[in-house]
Amino acid sequence: MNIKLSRHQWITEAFAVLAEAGVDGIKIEGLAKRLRVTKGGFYWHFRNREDLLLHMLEQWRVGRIETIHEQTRDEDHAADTLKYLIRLYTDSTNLRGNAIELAVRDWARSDSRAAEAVEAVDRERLDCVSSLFAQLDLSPDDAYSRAYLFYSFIFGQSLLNDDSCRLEPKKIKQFCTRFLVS
Amino acid sequence: MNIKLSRHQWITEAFAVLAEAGVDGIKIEGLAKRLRVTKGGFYWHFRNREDLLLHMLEQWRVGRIETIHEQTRDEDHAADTLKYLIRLYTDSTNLRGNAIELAVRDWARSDSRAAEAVEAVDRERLDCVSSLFAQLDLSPDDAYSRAYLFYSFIFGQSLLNDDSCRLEPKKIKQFCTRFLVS
DNA sequence: ACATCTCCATACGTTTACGTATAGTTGAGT
DNA sequence: ACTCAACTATACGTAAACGTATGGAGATGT
Repeated sequence: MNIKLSRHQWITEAFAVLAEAGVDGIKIEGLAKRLRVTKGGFYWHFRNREDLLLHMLEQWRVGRIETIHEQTRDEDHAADTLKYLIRLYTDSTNLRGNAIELAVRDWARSDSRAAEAVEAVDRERLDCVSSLFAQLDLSPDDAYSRAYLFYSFIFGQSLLNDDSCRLEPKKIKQFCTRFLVS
Repeated sequence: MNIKLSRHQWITEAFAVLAEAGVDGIKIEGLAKRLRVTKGGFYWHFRNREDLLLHMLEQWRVGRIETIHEQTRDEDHAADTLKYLIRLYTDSTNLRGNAIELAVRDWARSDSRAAEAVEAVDRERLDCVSSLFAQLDLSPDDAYSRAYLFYSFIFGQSLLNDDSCRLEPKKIKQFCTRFLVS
């Protein structure tokens, strides 16, 4: 019996592999095996591997931009929103999300289209978060710089393994939150 | 005429490729081509590809640990040293260094030995930098947390493309430096 | 019942990369 | 000049992965 898969299921599985092994880990036959089919179906949905990657990139771009808009809509409680965002992105339940984020950025280092997507997303995120910081009585430039530091922390933190720390990660993150949002 | 290469030259070239294309970009025949020889010589110096990678990892580990010790030796001018470190790592002339750093971290996500090396290096770095912060009248825990934030910034900043910023990168980095070291 | 659309299986050709085997070349010491 | 160690060239076998071609199975509408 044949299992029919949608284009979307291929993309979803590809994101799973992206998180686990990076772009270079995305192999068509590998995906097919995970989905319990052969690669015949893949070439029905996509022209080739490149085609899949471009669709992933586009989905990532719009998804991330949509998400940040939703997450920063409430400008009346800027400080709380910022703290919430930090908790969200530094949480250990977000490992998969962080992995995808890093994998896409790694991809961007050797692919101009990925770099473009990352740039667009970062631009949007910096804008959204800086306008939150602007609610905390900061000058526009300071707010923007603080947003930059905010995101550097978010990304950088995901590169630092908790096991490298001599202090409880929880304590460290509380400190960083207080330090960044105040 | 034959060009004789040392083991070290192969490793050096491999680091160049690592910076440009990540671990998966390191191909033996590719290296040989860049070095203007064939792969015959590679297998004289290394048992196999894995062997090369392990040697690279080891060189990276000891090199990075040595470097951070040198860079943080002067504890009498902690604030200046910290500012200097930020300038060093956020400088646009350090793109290659950042690329290697990120590539190794990416590698660590799917290789336990790489993860081990990264962990050891991070541990050392956090210790060194936190003892600098401790000179600035911070409690041990606060100093350690600040060191964590410091490195998160360093790493995170290397993930954010300058082109994504609406403000001059120079200004932003000045702000971050003041904010982190004070 | 039949046609059609959607998706999958299979077989094939090609490229790329790994690793091995073996012969050859070069330079330094004697 | 001879030898040996250090290194390289070349040729080969194998595996993984891409992409193509073609046939077929299942569901759906008429």
